[in-house]
Amino acid sequence: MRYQRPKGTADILPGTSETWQFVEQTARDLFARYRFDEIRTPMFENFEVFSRTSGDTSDIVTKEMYDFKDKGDRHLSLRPEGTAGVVRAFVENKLYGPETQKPYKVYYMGPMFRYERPQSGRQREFHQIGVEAFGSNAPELDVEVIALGMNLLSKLGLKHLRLALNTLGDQETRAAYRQALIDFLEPHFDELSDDSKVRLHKNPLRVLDSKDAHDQEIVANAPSILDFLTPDATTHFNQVKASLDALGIDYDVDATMVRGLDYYNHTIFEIMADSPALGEGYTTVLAGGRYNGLVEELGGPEMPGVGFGMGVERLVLLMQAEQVPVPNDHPLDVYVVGIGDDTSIETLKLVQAIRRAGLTADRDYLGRKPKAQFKTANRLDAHYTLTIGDQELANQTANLKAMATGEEVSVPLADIYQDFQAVVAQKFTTK
RNA sequence: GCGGUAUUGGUGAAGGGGUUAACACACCGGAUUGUGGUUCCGGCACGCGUGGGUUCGAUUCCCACAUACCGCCCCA
Repeated sequence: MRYQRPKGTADILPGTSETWQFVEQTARDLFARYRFDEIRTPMFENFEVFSRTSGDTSDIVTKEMYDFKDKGDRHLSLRPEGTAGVVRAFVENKLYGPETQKPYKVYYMGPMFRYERPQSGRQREFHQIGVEAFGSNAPELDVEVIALGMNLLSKLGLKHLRLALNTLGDQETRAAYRQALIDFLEPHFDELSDDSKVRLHKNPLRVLDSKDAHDQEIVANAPSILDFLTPDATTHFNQVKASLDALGIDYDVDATMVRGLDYYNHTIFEIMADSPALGEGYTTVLAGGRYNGLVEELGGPEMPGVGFGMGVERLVLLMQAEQVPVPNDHPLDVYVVGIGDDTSIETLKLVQAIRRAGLTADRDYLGRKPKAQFKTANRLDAHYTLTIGDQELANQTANLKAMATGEEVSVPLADIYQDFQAVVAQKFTTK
């Protein structure tokens, strides 16, 4: 094995790529219905685009960035997530201007990169499909984004979904809560896990998320952020909940839920799926929230935003685990069997004629015997075979056979070249 | 970045310091001349992840590295 793919990357081969195409197509169709348009931004950006937006102390920035200096000594980074690049593009192209309709709604899909230890559903190069909507503070827009996420996952055949909802409030809320949390946790400092000791002052919210059993016991009695919401934040959150109720979307409020990226505020949510494919318990497959202030952070005007990102690898694993059927878009209509060395050119012309007629066609290129070619046609589940040998070549005919019934008829080549579909319709009225 | 487990052909895998590395599936070929299933016959590991070491001799023992999977961290 001379070369192998870089650690944490994957080859998506035929057999699986159909699932990816199905996911992407389903997403595009659904996004169009919600009136989101596609935006394509670079796979790498200036390092600062991510470090400014994700938070200098976030794990993504401190240890997971694929950053490098290029030959012009520019400090670049492969995108670890989709939002920052979209916001940068939004600002750089002045899409906040009055000539664009608000909210400005876009979606993206593509590879993301994080330098971390690979596991199931976690790679160094992975893919996300996400949406962003800029320019409105309406809680109903948060809910539209959430509904879109739920809608997408259910269209893709996932069941056992759980929507977890929380709010981080506004600046004032966060500052007050942060202090309250520190005040609460400090008396327990010695009891905390080593990880949480570090987190306490760096990012106390993270302690809430600790997997350590003892940490969780302590945290169970911690104050809830919901008790520190400002009136505005409370109103926003209540309206989000009311709108979800109105749409009949179930959710669980999880006051301890936090985000890995620092730019979120107000509504945050995760859609989780329960499947052994991704280990024990629920795993997040789609997550997002509101990020008011991010546009300003990257040099734009004050302009709110809300969006989500979905992990395609995780999604595909879940779909495979739940055996979601993926439609086969290109069944084989006709396999052309050529017998003898002299038929190869005619065979080539025939497959081309059939393709021109709008059907799918294939043939043998290994000079194999008729029996082997029929075996192949059978295995490929061809609807018809079209057989031509020296005899037929001399007569300018070919034998068209319906594989399901075994019925075979002789057809003039001229008819095939003129209108293959008509030949099939005429000879096999039922099929 | 830390810890654990694993690494044999296209695939699933058995084996174990010593001539030809089971078995199954898949694939290819054949069973009288140009037709799909079944059956039968035959073929199919540059040699056991890579590089060192121990040994008369290693794929089998030891070390390092690589990769995968699991847990932690974190996250989609």
